Amino acid sequence: MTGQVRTVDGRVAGRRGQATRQKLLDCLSEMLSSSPYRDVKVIDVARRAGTSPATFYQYFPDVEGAVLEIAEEMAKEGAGLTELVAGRSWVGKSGWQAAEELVDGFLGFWRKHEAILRVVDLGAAEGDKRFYKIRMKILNAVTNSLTDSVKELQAKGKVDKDVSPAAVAGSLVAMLAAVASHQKGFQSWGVKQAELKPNLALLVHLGITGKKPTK
Amino acid sequence: MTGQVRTVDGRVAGRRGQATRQKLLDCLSEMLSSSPYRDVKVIDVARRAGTSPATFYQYFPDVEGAVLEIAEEMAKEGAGLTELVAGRSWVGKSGWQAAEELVDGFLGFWRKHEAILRVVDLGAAEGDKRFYKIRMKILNAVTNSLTDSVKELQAKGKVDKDVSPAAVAGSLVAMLAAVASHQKGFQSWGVKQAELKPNLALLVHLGITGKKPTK
DNA sequence: ACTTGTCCTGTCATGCCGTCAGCTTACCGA
DNA sequence: TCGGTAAGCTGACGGCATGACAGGACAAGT
Repeated sequence: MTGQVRTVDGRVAGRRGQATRQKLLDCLSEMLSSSPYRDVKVIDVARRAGTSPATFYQYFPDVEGAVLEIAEEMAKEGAGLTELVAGRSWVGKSGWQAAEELVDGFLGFWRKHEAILRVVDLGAAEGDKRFYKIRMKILNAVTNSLTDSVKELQAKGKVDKDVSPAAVAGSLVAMLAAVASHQKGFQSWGVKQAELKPNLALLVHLGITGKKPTK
Repeated sequence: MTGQVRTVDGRVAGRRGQATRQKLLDCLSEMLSSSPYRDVKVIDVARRAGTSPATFYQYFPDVEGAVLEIAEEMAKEGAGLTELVAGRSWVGKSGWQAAEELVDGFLGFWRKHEAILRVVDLGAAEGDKRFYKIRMKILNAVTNSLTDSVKELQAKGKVDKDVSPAAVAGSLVAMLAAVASHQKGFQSWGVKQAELKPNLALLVHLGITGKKPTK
């Protein structure tokens, strides 16, 4: 499928090569967590990995290229987010549970990959299709399932016909992503972590079903 | 209030100085719209403004510093967003209208300042307090008003007691900001611009009042 | 014309970028 | 055991952005 891992100049990477390559990616990840994206320099990553800048350029065209690798890896993991929504019932108590678990799982994932997702978000917002695609891959995992849920409720007449399932699902997912990115921001509104989640779940439930949850 | 405009080395800027300073800010704004934040260089901004890098450093410590100036300016304008919510009724048809106008006004503002808001969002997400404060200033304009609206409805018994007004208001505003930042993204879900707004308004209305709107 | 303070830029040391040639290391077949 | 071959790494280099400074250009008042 992916073929072998290759260096920029076309060589196939062996065991040792893949190891240093991975080490560079790991160090880049750490740097992204600790310093502003704009200030992450190739030389710093290389130094931290105990190697030289030239080695970095052997495996990646530039910092952005390496970031895309990390993001791609994360996106694979993100595919698992589908399970948070797929096949769930949005009726009655199980509906509330579905909303709660979706919020919890989503926020957890976003928090875990905070640093890299910041960069992906930026790239996507700037119109870079490569970042945009990765972002979509992750969000699709949830949005598509949610869209189906809304369509289903619509078919049963439980949700108004003039609601656009995709628009609602997409907006709710965007909300979750945004809140996750700025969780610290809510503390200054006087909102604590603990009370944030149930309120998000409430909004999700309201959005999907149009009704208040029965807890 | 703000005192006079000063250069980095403490001189007060005169008429001509302020003009070039402003020109640098304008050119920086344009650059932010056309190229990735990471690639915006002082030398490019200076060239575009028909001046030299040294001049840039006379007025700003670095690119980030100049970006903060632009953002601050925008934040002032953002204070006007309060009017989109303040003193609105969320009952009956006027409630639906309030939601629609809020969505419309908010998306318009975000779209107008797209480029700079991307950077502010990034800075805030990275934990930079200066960007964070600016972002808060803008969002507060809307969130505080919305929070009050929810509290009011709560006092009248129209909204459940266990809802956290601030959490709900903040989340909804975060949703609006996120959707605005990634409007293009929705097209790939097959969601058109036109249908996005009413669905957002629906979500806002549901979130604030807990009920479907009467149109 | 002269002074004063603002305004701009040439220049320079420093540091990162991105590339290349060349050296070292690992693997493998004879 | 011994080359042979390809992978792996780095020193070094030209190029460019950074950021600081000193000094020249300019406008305004006297």
